[in-house]
Amino acid sequence: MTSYTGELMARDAEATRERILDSAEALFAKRGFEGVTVRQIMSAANADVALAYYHFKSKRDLFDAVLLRRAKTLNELRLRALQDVEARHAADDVTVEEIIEAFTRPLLDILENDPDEWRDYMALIAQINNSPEWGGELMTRFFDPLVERFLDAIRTALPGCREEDLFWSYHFLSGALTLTFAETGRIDNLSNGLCRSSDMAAANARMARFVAAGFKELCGTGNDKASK
Amino acid sequence: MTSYTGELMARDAEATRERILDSAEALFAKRGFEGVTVRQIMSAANADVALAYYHFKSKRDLFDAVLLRRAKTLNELRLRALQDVEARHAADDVTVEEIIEAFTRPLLDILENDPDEWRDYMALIAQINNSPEWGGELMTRFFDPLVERFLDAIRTALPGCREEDLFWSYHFLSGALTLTFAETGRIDNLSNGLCRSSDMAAANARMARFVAAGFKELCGTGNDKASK
DNA sequence: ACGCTTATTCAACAGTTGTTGAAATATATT
DNA sequence: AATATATTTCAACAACTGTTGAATAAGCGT
Repeated sequence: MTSYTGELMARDAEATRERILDSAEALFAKRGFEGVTVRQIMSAANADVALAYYHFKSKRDLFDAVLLRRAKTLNELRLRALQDVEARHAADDVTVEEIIEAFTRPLLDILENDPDEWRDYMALIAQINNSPEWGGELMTRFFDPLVERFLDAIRTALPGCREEDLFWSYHFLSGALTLTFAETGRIDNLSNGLCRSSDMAAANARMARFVAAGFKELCGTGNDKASK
Repeated sequence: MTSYTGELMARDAEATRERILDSAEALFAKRGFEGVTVRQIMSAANADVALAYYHFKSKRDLFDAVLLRRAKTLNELRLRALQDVEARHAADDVTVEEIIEAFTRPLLDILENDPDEWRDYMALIAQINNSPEWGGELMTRFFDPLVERFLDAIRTALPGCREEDLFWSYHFLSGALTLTFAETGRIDNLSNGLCRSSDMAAANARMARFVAAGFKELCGTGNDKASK
């Protein structure tokens, strides 16, 4: 307090902002928005309480900032994956599996390769997606443009698909994907340790196949280029 | 306070207990465990704060009581549906669709036919399932026996299925099903009103088909009796 | 009418909540 | 070096948190 070497203190405002976001992300993911106090966040970030209100102007705005920080990266990653798939084929020759893979794999990959950085954020998204209070609005706000783009790709791959079937299929995909993010340990309990929530390689190997089969069953009209 | 006709006051202790559970269920479903105060619950139930601690001994125990109240009904309903299916066929002649339907339809049916009674509870389950703090333990505690039973039925229908594939398939089913319970309004936004979160008939018509296709894709070995 | 158990009310507790204003320090600009 | 601006600390606020003990009322077997 009185004298320090300077190592512990943050010299850079941007650095403390990020430190606050990190702590907030971890705590919000674990206990939800209301389950966490600003003091807990700031104590974990080794910073004064008032700094939360200086850098972000309220607890709610800090929450939004946490969500926003990584959403851009995620959307770019998925968009690129989708474009890569489309670049590899003629427009009407892309399979459903490939499109779904472009939608799910970037997320599961990032969790598999850099879990410490992304695990909390993904778990947070899972909770929000299933919350009646925020699920509708926040998910729409942060991820809608990409989802529209993704649905368009499916429409070309499954030309005769009815719109209702398409939206409900996406809904099921969304539920399966986000529960996988949540890493609740439920599958560990159920399988007596045979499967692990954190095993994103295992999820990756199965998610797209499972979901694509559902899409083709519901939306497939028989003229799907992928089903020979 | 001083004199009343007796109409408004609860004469029966069991009735107030239920009223507290009703209010708690609605509020927990909307804002989560930490997002609700005991005072809000008791005010909605038109009862004194201290009564919460008389009938249930803590906020946490009240939460558990809310979960437990309807879990039994749900498990019985689903078990009976599964037994009905098995009674209609020889043991090795049950299709995957029928089993999954026995698992999902009772829940969606109850939401379709008696939404006011069940909507909040289902939304609460959805949130718990996706919460890292509660998801693993609570879901296991309340629903595991039935899930084991259900997985056994699938094992007979898809004899060569690898255990890992089975558990992950169930995991995807669980995510799709609970997000549908959550009724977040997301699909309303995404589809511009074409689909509605509350339309359980629409969900019912698609859920089992979608999920069964995934199961067969992942777990099917070609000797599935259902796939001709 | 009596006492006994059950149910409900009232008032309070110690600690915590999100948030803010003013003071102190660090950094950048001149 | 002096000044202006951006960042950080400190102390406090009114309101609210889960929970409890004691007092009151109701229901009931005798």
